[in-house]
Amino acid sequence: MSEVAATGISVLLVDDHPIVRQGYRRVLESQGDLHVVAEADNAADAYGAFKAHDPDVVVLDISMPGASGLEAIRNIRARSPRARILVFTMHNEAVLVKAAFGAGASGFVTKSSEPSAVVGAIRAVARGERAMSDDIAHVLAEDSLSSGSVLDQLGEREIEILRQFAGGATTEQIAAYLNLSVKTVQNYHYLIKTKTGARTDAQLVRLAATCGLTRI
Amino acid sequence: MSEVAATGISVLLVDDHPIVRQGYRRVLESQGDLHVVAEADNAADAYGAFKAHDPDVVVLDISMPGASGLEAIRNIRARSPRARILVFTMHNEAVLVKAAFGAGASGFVTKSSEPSAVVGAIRAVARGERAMSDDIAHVLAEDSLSSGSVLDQLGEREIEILRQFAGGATTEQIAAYLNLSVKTVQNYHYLIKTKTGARTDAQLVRLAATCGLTRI
DNA sequence: TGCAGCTCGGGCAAATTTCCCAAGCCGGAT
DNA sequence: ATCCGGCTTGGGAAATTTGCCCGAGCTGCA
Repeated sequence: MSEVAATGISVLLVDDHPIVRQGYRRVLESQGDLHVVAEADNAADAYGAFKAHDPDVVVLDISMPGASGLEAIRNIRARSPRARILVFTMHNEAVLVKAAFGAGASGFVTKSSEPSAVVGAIRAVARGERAMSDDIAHVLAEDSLSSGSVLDQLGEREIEILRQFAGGATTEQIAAYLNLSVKTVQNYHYLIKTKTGARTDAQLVRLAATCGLTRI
Repeated sequence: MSEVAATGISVLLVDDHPIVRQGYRRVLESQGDLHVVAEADNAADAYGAFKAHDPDVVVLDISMPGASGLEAIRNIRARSPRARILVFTMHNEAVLVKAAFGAGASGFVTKSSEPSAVVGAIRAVARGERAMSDDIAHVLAEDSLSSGSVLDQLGEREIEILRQFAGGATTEQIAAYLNLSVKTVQNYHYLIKTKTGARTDAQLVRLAATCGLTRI
């Protein structure tokens, strides 16, 4: 089993959409050198699957119910520093990308990338290199020039909650989704408003939209 | 080439994520009776691809950059009323679902559905039936309590107040601006929410934005 | 070791939201 | 003419949320 590296790259797929996982699995396995050895549909299960299968690369979507995907990254990296994690998501906000790399990700690829680019990123990550898709590089480049966004003053959790909220989720839904008490979500809501200076929920939504946190 | 229908179901895949398309393609083709005859990565190209390949079913994600997926549905249906379109997306808001069916979709399935459910929906749609995943049925059922076509049901005053609110104005500001009591504005706020089915201020803002009531 | 910052939640008064209701007005139907 | 229905305007009261303060655990950093 430990000879997998000699015959190819073993992959753990983490995504909450079953059909998406199945699709990726087929795409990756058609490559010959990539083998999906396990799947997980939430962050909590991700580490268990990682431990059980010791894959060369973890490919995961960070937007999942339950614990945050960033949490999963930290979780895995904390116990297995040699783990290679490739974030694969539809989001392309600079804050998220930086948070992911900060949490220990080795790569960040958006779903709008060409399959060949994704596969290339997996191989690069497996070799221990850092990888990111062109659009992500572009976003990071833009961001590095113009710092000082309102989002910079917000913590990771605050941004996550703001995203959910601006997306139209109720306090209860957010609390359930993130496994927090309603009270905590309310407090974050308030905190975010004071930090950003928004007096109204509507202003908050507009703010989130202009920062690219949510699309309307 | 025109005998595809006799040997199975031809499918046009429309999704802006290349690897997602490729994944779906493999999942569908593994079914034996489903054949992906074309792909498109945006709403604008969808009709061209439809015309060129005349697929039995169009499977498309409505959340795409550029022209709306709803636009694509209308586009196709306007010129080819016999087209069968299955919306396949991660969104599950009632407004979207109703808009999709209103635009002429034959089915609506979320990406969190089991692959078997998705495949079943494609077959059902190909047979001319209407199809939707369980979660969508649930969302619509909830929503059917307060049906209606979103903005048309609002009066002049309600629309004016919604515009102000979505623009970021506070209740007091609106009341002062329109020479109304705060209480009246609050009541309108509530009325608008119930009429539109928005459960959250954020949803209200998004609604106003999508209706062109406010710019962000 | 200690400080700073993030995360998480309790508490509590003040404010807002949620509904229910009433009244005036106006246009259209009877 | 009259009545019905919908829009506009607001009161009232209960239920929730907000605004703000607080403490505790944790992590990173000096």
